[in-house]
Amino acid sequence: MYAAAQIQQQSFEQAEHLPQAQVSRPHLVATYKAGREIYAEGDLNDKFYQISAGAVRVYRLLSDGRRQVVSFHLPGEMFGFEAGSNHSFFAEAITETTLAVFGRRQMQERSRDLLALALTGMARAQQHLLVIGRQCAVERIAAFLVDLCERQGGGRLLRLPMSRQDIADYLGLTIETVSRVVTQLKERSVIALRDARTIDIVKPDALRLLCN
Amino acid sequence: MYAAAQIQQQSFEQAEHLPQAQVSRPHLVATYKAGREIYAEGDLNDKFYQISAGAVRVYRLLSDGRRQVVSFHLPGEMFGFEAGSNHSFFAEAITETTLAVFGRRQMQERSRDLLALALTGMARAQQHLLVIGRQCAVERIAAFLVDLCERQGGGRLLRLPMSRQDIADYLGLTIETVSRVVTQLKERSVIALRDARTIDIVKPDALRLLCN
DNA sequence: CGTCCGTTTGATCTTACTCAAAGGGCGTGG
DNA sequence: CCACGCCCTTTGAGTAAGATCAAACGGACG
Repeated sequence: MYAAAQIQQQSFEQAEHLPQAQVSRPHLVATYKAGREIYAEGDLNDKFYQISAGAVRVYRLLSDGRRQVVSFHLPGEMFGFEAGSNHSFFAEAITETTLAVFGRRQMQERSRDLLALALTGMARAQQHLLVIGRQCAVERIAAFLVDLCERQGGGRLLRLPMSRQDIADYLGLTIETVSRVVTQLKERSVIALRDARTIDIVKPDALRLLCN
Repeated sequence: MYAAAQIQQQSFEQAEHLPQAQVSRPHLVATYKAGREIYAEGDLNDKFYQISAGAVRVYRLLSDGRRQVVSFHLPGEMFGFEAGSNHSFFAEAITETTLAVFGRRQMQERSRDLLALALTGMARAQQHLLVIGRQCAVERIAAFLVDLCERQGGGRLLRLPMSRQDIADYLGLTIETVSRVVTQLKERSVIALRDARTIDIVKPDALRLLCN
């Protein structure tokens, strides 16, 4: 499923504080360097994960290399449960990431919680569908920023762990379009950039309006 | 949740044969005329449904009227379970539709099955995301036809219960683009139209290739 | 200091959208 | 039984949003 070189096993006690309650004792805690694969399409689907630190992208590829990022996951959030016995998606650490890994036993013990998690996963995917299917580039970026901001606690300063390419592949746009829209929002003073990955939300209400 | 005028209650025994095993005894069986609302955004989310006959669309609206159809449901399929205590979506009968309705008690009894259903719902939504986010119009239509065909049992003759507008709103296209692509597939002899709603899949392999 | 990688900006092109109008099937009413 | 109207679908012409291709910028790091 993953090369031993990719992870450092750590004792459970070293896990950092988690913003969201843990569902159960983790099987193990593992750390992945930026860009490392957590699982691949076809891998056995017998674990689920909660992020202690870092960020994760879950995506799928077309045969010609086009990529669709279906979700990003931030500290406290869970991911990795899918239908079927094998994964349909890839999961990678975006930045250096520490995960609590839960195994099959915990899945069975907590199927009730997993139901809630699966339902919110479905809701997220369906909300995402509306954004990608029916909103223009500015609306997509605005919705993305608002969503990320809320998931980071709602402050004005937004730290993006992912690249422009990741954002583009999440929103069904190109990297150039993402960049141009961000520039446009900056010129309209809706946001300000400290650097490319750090966004200051100057007018939160204006941004929310842009989501439609 | 729905007006009494919209449904005819029927005894359980009148339910037609279901292509897929029922999860439990239904609370009641109801019939909806074409276009009738099954539930609306904001309605209490305390039931789930299995289709005995007909077809259902589940969708969401933006404030300016843009619509995203999130899923279509065919006989044997289940729908209606969502995260949260209230619906985020609308569900409507596309054609005259008969549903088995399950209540809160059955939901609790069968939370294990609901987990599987929620997971496949999430998988479907995420697959849909790839199609809408990263595929061109022809690929979207091809994927739609292949998916629908497989869900109808895989025969060559495909009956579309939904309008071109429904398909457009499902695939994130306009009605004109859907019509043009269908015409193009017809001209390439990949499909043939008996009438606008009845498609003969002449070259299933070619159609599958177009999905990428 | 120079290279590398991610990001931004510019010019042009293409796909799908918009606006418009013409079929075509079906039900209703004369 | 036919005519009319309605709704869904198709087709056409022009447009616009975002993609593509290309190059410059800028910060990090060796």
